[in-house]
Amino acid sequence: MSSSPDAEWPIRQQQIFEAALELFVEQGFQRTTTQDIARRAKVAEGTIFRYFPTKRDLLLGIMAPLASRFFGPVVLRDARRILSETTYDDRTRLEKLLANRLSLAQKNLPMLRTAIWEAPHEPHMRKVFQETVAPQIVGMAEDFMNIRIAEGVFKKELGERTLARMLLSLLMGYVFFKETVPNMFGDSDDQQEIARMVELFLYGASTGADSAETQGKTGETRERPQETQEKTKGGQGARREM
Amino acid sequence: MSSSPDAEWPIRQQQIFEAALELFVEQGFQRTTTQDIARRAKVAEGTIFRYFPTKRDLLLGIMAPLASRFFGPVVLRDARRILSETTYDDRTRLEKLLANRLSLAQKNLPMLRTAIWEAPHEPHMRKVFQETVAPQIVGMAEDFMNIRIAEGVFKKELGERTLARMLLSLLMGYVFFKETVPNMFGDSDDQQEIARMVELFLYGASTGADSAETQGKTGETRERPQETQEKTKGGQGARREM
Amino acid sequence: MSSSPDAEWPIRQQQIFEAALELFVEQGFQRTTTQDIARRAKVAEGTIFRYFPTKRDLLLGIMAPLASRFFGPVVLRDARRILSETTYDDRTRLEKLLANRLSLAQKNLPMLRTAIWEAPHEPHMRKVFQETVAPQIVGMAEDFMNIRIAEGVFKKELGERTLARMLLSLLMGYVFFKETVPNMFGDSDDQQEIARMVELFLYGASTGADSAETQGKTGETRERPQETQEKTKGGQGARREM
Amino acid sequence: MSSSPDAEWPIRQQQIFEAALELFVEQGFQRTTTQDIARRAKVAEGTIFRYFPTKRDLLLGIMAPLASRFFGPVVLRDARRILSETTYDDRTRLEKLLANRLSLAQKNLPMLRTAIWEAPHEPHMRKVFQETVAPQIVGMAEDFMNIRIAEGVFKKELGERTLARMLLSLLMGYVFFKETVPNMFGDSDDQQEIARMVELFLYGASTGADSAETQGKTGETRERPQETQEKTKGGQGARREM
DNA sequence: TATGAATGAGATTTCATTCAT
DNA sequence: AATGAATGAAATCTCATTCAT
Repeated sequence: MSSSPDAEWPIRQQQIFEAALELFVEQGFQRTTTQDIARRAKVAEGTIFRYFPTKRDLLLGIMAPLASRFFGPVVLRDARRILSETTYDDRTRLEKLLANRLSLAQKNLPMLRTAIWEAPHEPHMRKVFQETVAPQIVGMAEDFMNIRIAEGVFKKELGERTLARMLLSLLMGYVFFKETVPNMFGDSDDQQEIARMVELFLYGASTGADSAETQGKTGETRERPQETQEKTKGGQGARREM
Repeated sequence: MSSSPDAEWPIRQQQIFEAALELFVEQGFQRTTTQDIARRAKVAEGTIFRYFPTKRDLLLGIMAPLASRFFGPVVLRDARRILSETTYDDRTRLEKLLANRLSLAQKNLPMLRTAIWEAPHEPHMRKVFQETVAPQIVGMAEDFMNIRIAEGVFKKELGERTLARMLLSLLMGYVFFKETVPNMFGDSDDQQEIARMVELFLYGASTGADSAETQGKTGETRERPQETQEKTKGGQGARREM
Repeated sequence: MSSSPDAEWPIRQQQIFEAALELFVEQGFQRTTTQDIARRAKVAEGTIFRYFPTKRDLLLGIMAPLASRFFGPVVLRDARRILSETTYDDRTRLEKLLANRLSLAQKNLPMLRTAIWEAPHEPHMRKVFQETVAPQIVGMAEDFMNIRIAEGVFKKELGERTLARMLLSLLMGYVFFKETVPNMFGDSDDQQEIARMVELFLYGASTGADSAETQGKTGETRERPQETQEKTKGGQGARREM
Repeated sequence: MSSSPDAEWPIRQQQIFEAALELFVEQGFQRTTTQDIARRAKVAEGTIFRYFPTKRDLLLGIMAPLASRFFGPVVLRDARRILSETTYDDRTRLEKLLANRLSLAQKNLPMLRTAIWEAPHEPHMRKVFQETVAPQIVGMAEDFMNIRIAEGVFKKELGERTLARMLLSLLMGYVFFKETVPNMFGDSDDQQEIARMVELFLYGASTGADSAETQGKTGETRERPQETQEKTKGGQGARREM
């Protein structure tokens, strides 16, 4: 899967799109002039408008491939399959999911960055993002969380939506810091970091060494899930380091 | 603490700045015209340039107050104090920290959003962000993580930088989703969500019910904490609310 | 009544409008560039757009003053008054009307020409022209014709609408030829030509010398007036040539 | 006689020309793009330029056929023949002339409209129009008027040029109103309207019922044609419907 | 000090024309 | 001969900035 938006597009259109995308990432949409794009794509300025009637269409051209690559039936089924492979444990499944999403994200980073960065100020993107992209991706994660909560494996009191959000936050934060502060996070080892995110997500930062008295007040809505948990042998409390 | 950048500024300048900030949030910096700003601030267009020689200066005017409010000595000391109050347990301290940062973030949301959103394409902002803001904020969290790791309370294998990043990711993700997909996360209860983030950060999503065999491969550096955990009695049940 | 479209307009706006109008007459709307207009009006190109958001608005700016000047209540009342002054005979009234309209037309010639010339291809103008301008002006003339027909003074078989159209055709044709073929009609004497148009309109070109057998078949609706004529003694039939 | 400009042209060229002409009528010359023309003619854009080196040549291509069709020796001779057929009375001859010109005009309406509409702003067309077309057509009518004036049949004081102009004005006005305000004049009956124009041209709108005292001041050159009329009993008044 | 009209450089967009296939 | 993609000059329009009042 190349980063070109549509393998069926004419070469010129691809050139232009790639050039635009590069520049949008470097400078943002508004700061990029059609002259910039023409120069980078090595075409005449007028040629741009043969393929993208307005400059804005170049931007919107990002959403379609993004949507299909991230949330197309194939990809979503893929994600669901990973999450439902009960032969693997949670850790493995989550690591696979994150690795899969991360590689997807990295392959499409220019489009993703542009889409996320322009979304707040580009009504169409905002709409697609709010109404299609976010619900789908969050929804998929929620489904998984729901199942694990029902099975008593994940804490009911964290809520499936919050769990979904937090998992995504970890992944997005990873990409964000790596991209935005490369001097601090630029050389992270993806595999290791994925393992760490999953470890934190599943079992937290705490070794357990110091935690007995400090646990137990996750908001007002807490429904005493601990009762169930109390029955559990080998519960989280066991996870102490020494 | 008002959201005006500098109490010493003349009223006119503050009006203009506030108006600009609002518009930068709504439309982005580039899409906002000086005419928009003048209208919103109810001043003449020319007046803007008496206080901010160029439009860009309006944008840069965000960085100074941001830096002082988030990373000024007072505020940083504040954060350090919270984290070092050993009379409280980790949960309480982290909740206080997140609550404090969240309220700070929410009070300064317009500036923060603008700074973060424009940073990638505004060299000066990028520089300040990479060289000052991020290191300070991450550094502070790192310090705390380091101490807790040294004390054996936090898992050494997660790394202090990664821990810092993940804590920040959870908070940033929370703000991001709330802001970006209000239809899904708009009515979150801040306090509850903070509690949940801290719960996840400290102890993870897992109840422990299903976890014995699923743990144990947090990257290559993993030091088998799980073995210890299995021995533990009580488990998560101990972490109850009151 | 000056040719400026609106005495209330700022000077700059008037300059621009006048310049545009001149150029529209000389070159047509499409051939006139905003640069041309700026140069002629001696303003910067950008200034045009402060007063007329788009170039097309300059064109549409023509319709409002035209409508009010030609078909505003005052002017229409004026025309109706002239036509209904029964102290004058038809010739005098028509001459006064034509003179009045002609002077009006000549004062507003640039706007009129532009409006008429652009109307077929400018949907808004076309609409105003078809739905407002033409019906009003034709309607007014029709009213007069109707009255005179009812009084038996004008030939019923010519129809009020046709009479109105023909009167207007004579006047428009006069202006058209004078403007378009100045080498043939440029130095016409307006007063004399008005008198001639009215003479023709009322009594035709014929001296009567040759007409008896030539009259009487104005279309199929004609009800054999010629029979009557034949009976007439000394009637028009007497005006024969030989 | 088809509306194609030259039967000798290759089919492709004719297609292109017809398409261009249609579009010039609908949108005007400037507003019509070569792309429009190519689409309508169902040829490639480049093909246009094989037959018409520039877009302007498409416009100028209108003049030659127009000139030959309206003012070519054959056609002019035709018109002169009609006017000089002394076996017919004036009414018949004028009706035949107008009917002939009108049908000619209607057959060539697209070219005619375009020519007239673009003439003021297209130097070459303007020149041809002023120096060839108008003089020829006006001249021919003038010749006829001159003869009839000399014969005492048409009023000398109206002047041959003015008479010619007024006859043409009536015809042009008819076409103009029918085309421009179809909601008012669209369904006119050509034959009837021609009869009415000729009736008005020869004998005027007046029935004569009210006319004795109202006639008599057609400019300074007036030679009292009214005297004849005054003698008339019944006169034109006889031509009334009831 | 404040104003807001005026500016003009620069952005986007159009379209007649060319040219490789 | 025909095509239609590519061109780039020229058009319309935007907007940060200046400046006379």
